[in-house]
Amino acid sequence: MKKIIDLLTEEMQKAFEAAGYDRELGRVTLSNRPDLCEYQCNGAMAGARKYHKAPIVIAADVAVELADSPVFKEAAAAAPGFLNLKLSENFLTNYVKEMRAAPKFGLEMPVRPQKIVMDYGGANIAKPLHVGHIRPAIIGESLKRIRRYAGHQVIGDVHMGDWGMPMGLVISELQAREPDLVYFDESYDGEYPQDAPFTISELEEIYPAASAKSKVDPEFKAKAMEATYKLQTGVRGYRALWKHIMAVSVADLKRNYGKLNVEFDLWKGESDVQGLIPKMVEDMKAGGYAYLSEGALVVDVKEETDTKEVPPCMILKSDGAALYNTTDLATIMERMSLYQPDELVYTTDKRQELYFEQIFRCARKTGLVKPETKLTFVGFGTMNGKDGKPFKTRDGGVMRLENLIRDTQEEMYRKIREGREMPEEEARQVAEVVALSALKYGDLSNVASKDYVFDIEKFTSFEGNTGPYILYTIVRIKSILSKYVEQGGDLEKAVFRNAENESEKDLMLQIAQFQTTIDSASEELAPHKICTYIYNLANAFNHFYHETRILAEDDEEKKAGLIALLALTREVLETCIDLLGFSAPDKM
RNA sequence: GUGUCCGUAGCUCAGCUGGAUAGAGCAACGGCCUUCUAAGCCGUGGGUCGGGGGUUCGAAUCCCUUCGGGCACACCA
Repeated sequence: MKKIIDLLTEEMQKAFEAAGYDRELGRVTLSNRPDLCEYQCNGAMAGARKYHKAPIVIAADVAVELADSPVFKEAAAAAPGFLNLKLSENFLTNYVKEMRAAPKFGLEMPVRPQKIVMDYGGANIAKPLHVGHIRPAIIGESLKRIRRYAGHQVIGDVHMGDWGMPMGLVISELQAREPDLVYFDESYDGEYPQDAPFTISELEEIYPAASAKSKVDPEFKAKAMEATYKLQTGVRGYRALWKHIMAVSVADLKRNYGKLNVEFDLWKGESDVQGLIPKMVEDMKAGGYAYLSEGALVVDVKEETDTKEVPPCMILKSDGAALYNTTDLATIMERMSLYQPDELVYTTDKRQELYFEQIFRCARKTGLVKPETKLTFVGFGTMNGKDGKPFKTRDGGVMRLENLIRDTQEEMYRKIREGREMPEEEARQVAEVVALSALKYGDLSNVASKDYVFDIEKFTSFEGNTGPYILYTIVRIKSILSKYVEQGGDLEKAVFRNAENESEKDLMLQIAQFQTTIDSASEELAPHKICTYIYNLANAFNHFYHETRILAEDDEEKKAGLIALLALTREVLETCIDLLGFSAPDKM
C-alpha cells in the first residue's frame, strides 16, 4: 500500500491543481508544529513568486478546494502561507486497519529486488573477538535485516582474516611446543586425526604468545615465515593443521556472534580467494591497467574530477607479495562470479574510506564489476570510553567482546533484581535479553558514521532513549494483551474504531509512519532512523496508555478497538526491534 | 600541506533535499500510584545552533571565510 505521506501529497496536489496552481507545489510533510497541525504543506510560499500572489492568498485558494476532502478534516491557511492539516479520523482508521491486514504492514516491495552482498564481520581466526568487532557486527547485522525486510536478497559474509602470517605464527608455536605431532612429520602420508590437537582457549593463548615471541626472537620469526610459506604452498601437514585451527576458531566465533544475535550466511575468508590472485594480476597487467611504480605493481585510480590526491591502488608489493588490497579485489571478483550481485556493501571503520574508494575505483576500472554494480561503503565511527578516547579496559588493554557483553548482562541483572521481585533464574534470562537491547540500541541509535561514548549506566537505564525503555513499553503492551486473551478476547477479531482523543490519534499517526521510516532507513542505510521512530512510537503509546483505561472499558466494541490498536503497536515495535537485531521478553 | 568529518542546553545526542516558537534524554526542581507493569506519565528552569559574511520572503540546514577538534593520505589491515 502507498505511504501515508504520498496519499496526503496526492490529495494536496489535486487541490493545488483544482485551484489553478502547479500540482508539484502540493508536497506534504510532517508537521513541525504539532501544537497546530499534524501535517503541513509549504507549497504556497514556494509558488508566490511564480504566480505573483501573496502566499497566504494561494494557501487560502487551496484550502477552499480541500473543504470536502475525505482525507483532511481540516486544512487551514496560516500566515505567511502555511497550509496546516489535520487528518480525518475515518481516513486514518482505515489506513491503520489496512496496515494490520497487509503483509509487512503494507510496506511496498521493490519492483526489482536487488541482490546484495554485505561484508560486515572482519573477525580474525585464532584471535578472540574484541570490542572493535562490535560495531561492524551490530550495524552490519541490522543493515542486512533492514534491506531484507525491504524486499531485497541479502547475503551476509563475515569475511574472516584467515590467511597469512598469524597462521604461520600459530603453527610454529605449536611446533615448538609439540614437535612430535604428526603434522610436522613430512614423511607421513596417512590420514590426519579428526580432532584438533588444541582447544579454543589454548589457541587463544598460543597466538598472542607466538606474536610476542616473534618480536624478540628473529629465529622464531623466520620459522613462522617459513611456516606461512609452507601453508600457502600447500604442504599437507600444515594444511591439515590450518583446517583444525579454522574449525576450532569458527565454532567459537559462531558462538560469540550468536550471543550478539548476529548471523552470517557465508563464512568465507581471505584464504578462499588466494587461488584467484595470479590470474587476476595477470589480467590487470594484460589489460594495461597495472604497471610498476617504485617497484610495486599498481593501478592508477585518479579521476579528473578529484579535488584531492588519490594515490594509486597497489596490487602487489615491491617484493611481489600480495597484500590486503589484492585479497579484497580477488574477493570482489569471486563474489561477482558466484552471486552476480547488484550491490556490494562494506561496513567497516570510517578510517578505511579512502582505501575502499581506491579499491572500488580499481575494481571498476579493471572490469572486475559491471558498470551498473553498486559499490557502497558504510563507515562507522569509534566506540569510545567516557574519556572520549577509544574504549579500553581499566588497565588500558583491549577488552574482549565476551567480557563487554558479560559486564552489560551483569549490570542489567543487578538492576532487575533491584527493581523487581523475580526469581534469580528468570532474572538471569531476562537480563540477557535486555542487555542485548541496551548494547545494540545504544550503538544503533547514534548516526553510524559518528563516534559515540559507551556508557553502561546510560545504555542499561530504563529511562530515556534506551533499549530497555523500548522493551519495557513492549512488555506493558504484551501484558495487557495476554490479559485480554485470558478474559476470552480474540486479538484477531478486534476491529479498529476511530480515535476518540488526541493521544489515541497521535498513536495512530505514529504507527502510520512505519513505511516511510523503513524506506528511508533502508535506502540511506540508517538504522538510527528506526531507533528514533520506535522511541517516538513508544512515547506516543505510553502517553496514550496513561490516560486510557483499556481492560476496564465497559463498551466491548470500544475495548476491542483499543486492543486492535495495542496489538498493532506491539507488532510494529517488535518488527522494528527485530530489524535492529534484538527482541523483547514477556516480562521484565 | 591536501582532503574529509564534526562543533547544537551543564552532559550525551537528534534535527541538516531551507519554513512558523531549534527538539529529546540524562542531570536539577515540582506534581501524579485503592485502577491494565510508577522501570511509567505530566510540568518548570536551561540555547547568540563555534565566530563572521553571503544567498533567500525565510538559514542550525545552502555558499564563502575563519577558529577549534577528530580522522585519512601507496608497500599495515
